[in-house]
Amino acid sequence: MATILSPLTHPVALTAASEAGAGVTPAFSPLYQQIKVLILKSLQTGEWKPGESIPSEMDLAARFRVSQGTVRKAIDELSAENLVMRRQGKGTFVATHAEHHVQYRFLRLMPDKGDTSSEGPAERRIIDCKRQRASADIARPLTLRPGDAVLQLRRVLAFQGAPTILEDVWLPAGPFKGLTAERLATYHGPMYALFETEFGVRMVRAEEKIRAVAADAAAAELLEVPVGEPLLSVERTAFTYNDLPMELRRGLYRTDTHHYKNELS
Amino acid sequence: MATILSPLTHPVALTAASEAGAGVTPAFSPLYQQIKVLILKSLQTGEWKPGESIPSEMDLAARFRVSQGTVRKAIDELSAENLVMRRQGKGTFVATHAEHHVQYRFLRLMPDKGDTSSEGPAERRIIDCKRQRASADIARPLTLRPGDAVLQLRRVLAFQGAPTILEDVWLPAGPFKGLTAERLATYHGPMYALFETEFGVRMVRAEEKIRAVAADAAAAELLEVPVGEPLLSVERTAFTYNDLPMELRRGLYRTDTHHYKNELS
DNA sequence: CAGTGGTCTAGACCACTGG
DNA sequence: CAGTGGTCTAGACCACTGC
Repeated sequence: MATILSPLTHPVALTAASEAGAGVTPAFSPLYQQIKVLILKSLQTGEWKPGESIPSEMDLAARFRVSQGTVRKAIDELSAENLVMRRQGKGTFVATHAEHHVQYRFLRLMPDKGDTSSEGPAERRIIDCKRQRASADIARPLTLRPGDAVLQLRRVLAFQGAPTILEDVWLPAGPFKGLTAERLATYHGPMYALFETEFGVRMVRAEEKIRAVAADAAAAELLEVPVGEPLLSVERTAFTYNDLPMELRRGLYRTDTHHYKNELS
Repeated sequence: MATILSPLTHPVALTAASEAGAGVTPAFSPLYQQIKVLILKSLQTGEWKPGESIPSEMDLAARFRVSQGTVRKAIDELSAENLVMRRQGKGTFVATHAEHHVQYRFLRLMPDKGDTSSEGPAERRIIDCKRQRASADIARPLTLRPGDAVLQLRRVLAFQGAPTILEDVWLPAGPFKGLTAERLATYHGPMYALFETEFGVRMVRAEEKIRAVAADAAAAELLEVPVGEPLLSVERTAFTYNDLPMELRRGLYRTDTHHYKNELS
């Protein structure tokens, strides 16, 4: 049907696992999982960039020498993980943080009344942006060594004039070389969108640890609350492909007018 | 192949939508979605009970007069929503809160060190259990009218001797008629498991709103912290089938030794 | 070994998008 | 209208479980 493309990239079905070592793991991997890994690699290497479309299912099926159904199942999983987005009749697109309707994809803070859209865009104020050496505390979640160079950024987000979020962000200095307070201030759009376009770093997944803490003097001033006021502490580690941590973020949220929303199933 | 069962329950493929009214919605529903609804109905009515296996894919395919692949896709979605659980070689089982390895499925509080299992089971202390009339605050999330009868339950959960969670639970009195403090105290296992077995109410999904608050006198005493201590306020609405709210729960969590864990993607 | 869920294929047709 | 993703089928075979 379709002509054969990229003869070197097609997978070999392996029913038998590697038998090296004392491996007790069967390690059977179905074809569609292997295809998924191959597509993932192309996403990682930037063969298809955020926002762009990837080849059609038929094209990929031809390229990998498998049926359309198998490619489909691979893409199903990538779609479920929000790595790609399908649009019927148009194609499959690499997910991005830059689209308007998925902005602040990782932000779970909602206004108590109305929804995010009724609130308008957040006003952002950069407090600080400096290069420094990572303490052990910061280095570990980023899988760096203490003393490695990191960028630290502090900012306040306000909604309708009310300062609501105080965030400290730590980034490994290497991948984010050249990031400045100025660039951040002049950029309109989510921070993760800037990371994509300027540094080629796609945040794919994140983990958050949430606690209740009392506002210290610095936080109290910036968030305009009394010292000791309870605040939501949100510590986020964000990962790019391959579970590689690329950002550590410590946020303090005011929850007198907003709440953190979570869905369980 | 298989003989035809339940001739009355097979769906009619409807490509054309209902055209009544000013309906602008195409309302096209694929076959597998219709099958999913039918399976859902059987789950709801209790044709298959929590923990039991449902008929095999082949049997369901015969019953609904569709191919195995179509049934499979319907079950795929139910499985993704945690309504059923598949086990290769064994069958598909109705999900339950009673299994050991999925206990406390909705509890996101984790110890800072170690994991949930290293901590051992929670010690539970029932403070109070009474029948009363719902205030507007309580009635609305449960879609009751103010003044309707509800059961209120207050309890403390402790981990390794340290009181950590103070919870107030409100339940509609109707479906939970007969629930007593004594029954709760003598039951060993998750509360939601008791709801399943004794009252036939399966919690399927929940929403949580999280805030930071200061401990009041009552909470401070029960959780053994100073008055004013920041606590995590977790307000949960839990739903059974059909998005019917069946429980309102307001928890106060100590987060000095534990944290609320969330995964974003 | 039979029965279950899980994978894979090939082909047909449908719904949606854009030129 | 051609091209895309979405649905559905029928049949083959594989991996896993328990008897």
